[in-house]
Amino acid sequence: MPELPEVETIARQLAPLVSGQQVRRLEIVDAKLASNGLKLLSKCRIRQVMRLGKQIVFELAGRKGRPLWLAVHLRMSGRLLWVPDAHRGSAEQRYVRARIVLDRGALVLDDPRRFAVLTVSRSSDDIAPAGLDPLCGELTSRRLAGLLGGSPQPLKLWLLRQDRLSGIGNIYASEILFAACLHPRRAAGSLSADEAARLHRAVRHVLRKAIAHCGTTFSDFLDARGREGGFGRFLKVYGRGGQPCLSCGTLIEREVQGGRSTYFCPGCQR
DNA sequence: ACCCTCCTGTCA
DNA sequence: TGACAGGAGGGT
Repeated sequence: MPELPEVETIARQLAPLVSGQQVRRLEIVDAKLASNGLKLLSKCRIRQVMRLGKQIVFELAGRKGRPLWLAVHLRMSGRLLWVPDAHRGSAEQRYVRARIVLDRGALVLDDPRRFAVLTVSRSSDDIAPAGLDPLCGELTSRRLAGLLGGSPQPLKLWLLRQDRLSGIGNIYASEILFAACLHPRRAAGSLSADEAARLHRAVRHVLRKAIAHCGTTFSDFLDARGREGGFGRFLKVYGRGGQPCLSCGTLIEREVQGGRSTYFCPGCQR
């Protein structure tokens, strides 16, 4: 479910809410999530909250000031809710898989499909994604062109690769390619410098705008406060198969690539 | 690039 | 009942 903008939204919301608080205890409801490392979290203090790829990452201070990292990957259906002590037990907590109890409330992992993953590590290298962050300063148009390299992969599948750019998922891959006027089946390595520049602009523009609107709630994304994202009304192609393109009127097509839906406008994207 | 798997829920 | 769902890892 959550892609870069949704994860960024949650991380930004949580940072001021939980920074400085100590981990009182951990309640692992779903045994699947248990791991040795989780014990290390007890009594650690949260220093910072950030996003790495599609993960929400907590930087903590352990005993003797040793840093410790907790990464939460929500995968398809996970939510990470901040529930202050004042109001526990709300409607959006039907599938609680874990609780990280802090001084003044709890971080609640709610996840019907149980795909979410918790990772604890002593080094940030273990949780850092291999790919470049699409919004970081290093990603210039030239750098993107270099990454696209001689890849024969279709653009849509290339954008989903987390070892190239980290954070783009199924909704934004389609939206970005529409914004760049590029066909999802174009070979990644076949782009001209001009087309790579268009893709670069689209990646940054779409993701930034989605963050500004707190992400997309297509069916069930909720942010850390349990609210929906506002980017849904700006979606141009995702989920709009059979409907007219907002820019040229051609009917939006749905196609399956790598087992997942791709939406695009055959009129605008070539 | 394809298929399946991990899970559970929702919708046609 | 079957298709599909925002992710990712495995194996052909």
